Amino acid sequence: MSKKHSTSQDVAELAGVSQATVSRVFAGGAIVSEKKKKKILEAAEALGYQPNAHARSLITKRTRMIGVVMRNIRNPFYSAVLEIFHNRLSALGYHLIFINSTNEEIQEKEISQLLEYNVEGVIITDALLSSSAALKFKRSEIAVVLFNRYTEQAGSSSVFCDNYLATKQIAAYLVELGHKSFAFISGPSDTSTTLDRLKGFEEVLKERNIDEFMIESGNYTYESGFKSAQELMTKNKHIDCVFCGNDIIALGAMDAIRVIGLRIPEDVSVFGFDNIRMGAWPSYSLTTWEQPVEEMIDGTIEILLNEIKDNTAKPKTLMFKGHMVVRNSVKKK
Amino acid sequence: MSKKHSTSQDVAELAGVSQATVSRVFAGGAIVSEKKKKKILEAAEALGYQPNAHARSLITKRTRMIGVVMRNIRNPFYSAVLEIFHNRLSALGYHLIFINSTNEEIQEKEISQLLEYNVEGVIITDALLSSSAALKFKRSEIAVVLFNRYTEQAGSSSVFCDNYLATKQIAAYLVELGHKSFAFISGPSDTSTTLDRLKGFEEVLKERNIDEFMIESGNYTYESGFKSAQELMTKNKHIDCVFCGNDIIALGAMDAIRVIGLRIPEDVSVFGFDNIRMGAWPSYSLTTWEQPVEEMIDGTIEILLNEIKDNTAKPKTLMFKGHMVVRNSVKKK
DNA sequence: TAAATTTATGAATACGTATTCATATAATAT
DNA sequence: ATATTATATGAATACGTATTCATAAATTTA
Repeated sequence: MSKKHSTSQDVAELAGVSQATVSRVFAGGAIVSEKKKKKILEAAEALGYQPNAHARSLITKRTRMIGVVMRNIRNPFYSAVLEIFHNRLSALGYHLIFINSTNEEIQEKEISQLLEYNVEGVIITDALLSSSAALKFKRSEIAVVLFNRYTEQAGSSSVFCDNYLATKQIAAYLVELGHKSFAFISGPSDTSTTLDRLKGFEEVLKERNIDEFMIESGNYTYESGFKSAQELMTKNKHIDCVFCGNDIIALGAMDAIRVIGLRIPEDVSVFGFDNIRMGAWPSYSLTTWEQPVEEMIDGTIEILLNEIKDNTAKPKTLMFKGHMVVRNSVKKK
Repeated sequence: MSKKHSTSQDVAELAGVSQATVSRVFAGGAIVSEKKKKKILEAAEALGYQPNAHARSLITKRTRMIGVVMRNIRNPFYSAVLEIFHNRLSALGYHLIFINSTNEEIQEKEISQLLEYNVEGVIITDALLSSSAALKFKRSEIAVVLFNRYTEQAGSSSVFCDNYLATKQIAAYLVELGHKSFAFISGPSDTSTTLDRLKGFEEVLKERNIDEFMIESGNYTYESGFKSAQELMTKNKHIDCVFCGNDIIALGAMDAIRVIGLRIPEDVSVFGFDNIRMGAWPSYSLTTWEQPVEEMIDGTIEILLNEIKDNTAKPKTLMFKGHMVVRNSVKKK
């Protein structure tokens, strides 16, 4: 029977070499004679040796760990995001510490966890970083990128879609199709995402002199979308177009509208945001705005890796445009 | 400006005590005078000190890390599972290393990652462990629990639903409602889950002398369910009942069936498995079998923690029953 | 008051690795 | 044949913490 964990020392003894030589084989990049190398690998195999990443990181100062802080993993948009982040980072030799945050702002406790484990970088999706939190990461020289959010303070990098521009285009499109009475079912009313989307939309409506505009805010879930739509539509029977803060809200809204007995898009048009796969399902066929997830993720990783390599790098902001995906939830002229 | 990471030594110097005393404060459970404790905490605060988890784990042999290997994170069932696992384990002071496996069997590389980081335990959802892989974990005394899968070899613990019994009840229910021509849209035909569900279903049909039974296997995704249903229904116009390997398949199947122009449940009944939230959405109102996720997760964690505490613990098997959730996708008498 | 115990602390060490430094051998150039 | 360089290896050390051991001070007991 072998010990719980064999160490490089154990391997060294079995192979008849020094611990240093074993380390050289596993750390790579050093010269070891073929003969000893073979012996060492055999010994390692026999003992089931695996280098200890913690001991290694103590020396190298590299943990090869990245923290992923995510809210709302139940939202298919973020499940997909997590999957893609994992696949990309894993291929690059990084490991993911997953943290499911429940708050709009990342918490002290979560930060501590990431600092203790000395992650090299942190990706924060759909949540904010207080300036004190940002400072903590900065002080520990941990790279941080916000995904799908941005901060005014410009302290940290962020990658997101230009929500303002997108919603302006969306609103213009919907107005031109002849809709008269609008509703916006949003996420939490204190998030930048929500505010930007609202701002762009509202501006266009004003420009076009449309003042029938109801707003109902909740959170980014199906249930919230369902409930909001139910309330809106029963109280305001004339609404003919509902713009939703994201796709999952839109699906909830569509179901609520149909339950009431209204048809989509004949009676009411529904527009989403994100372009999650479910929107393409024939039961919904949701017209929406696509966020170019893959490109956004690639951009996030590029910024993150760059900041890890060079901790003097200036915070970067990467803004994507996205584009409209027309299906059948919006009434055509 | 402070150094990249302050150490307990830095804190000790600033507070005018020894490193050992600092460690005693942060490790807890040791006696330190209130006066020095206060000084140390102040110094730590000033320096932004965080204990280094890697150095700590080197001494204590405890990493407080748990590996979660998951396939199919895009399946809402598993998104929910991940969220719950995270919330429970996080509350217990554990951190999650997330691994998105793409294979039916957990891979060498993934095992190495977990061994290198010295995780205390591993939860494997929806994937298998070869006996050689199981051996590796055993050798390193890493606790392993399979979630929603089991192994015949009885080498490792597992938690799952009694698929055989469940599908027997499901089949009996469907037959009694008068269905005559059945189809089973399954996941990969080489997984225990699929085989058990098929076995239970098939047995009952034989008992009741029903021989109209088509089988189409794919994988556990919406797209696969859609495609399978499309093929089945266009080729076999008489099928009046489709049992699906899981809910997400069922949703795909329902959409395909409706696209063809058939009504659910009037023309075709559809039955799912898992009881994901989406099944309750009015567009689907899927009749299904509920896996008691929360209890399964609690059971998994209990077994895991117990094996972590006592590595001589015998592998345990926890089998749940689950229950039928009747909605409107199955034709009533 | 002396002896015994408790409380509080620092010095020293171990955890498992990577890496520097020193050294010895082999290969090449002069 | 000698000087130089390249190759190969081990000894020693550092990373940042927890913990044992020793010891001094404070407290309790006899």
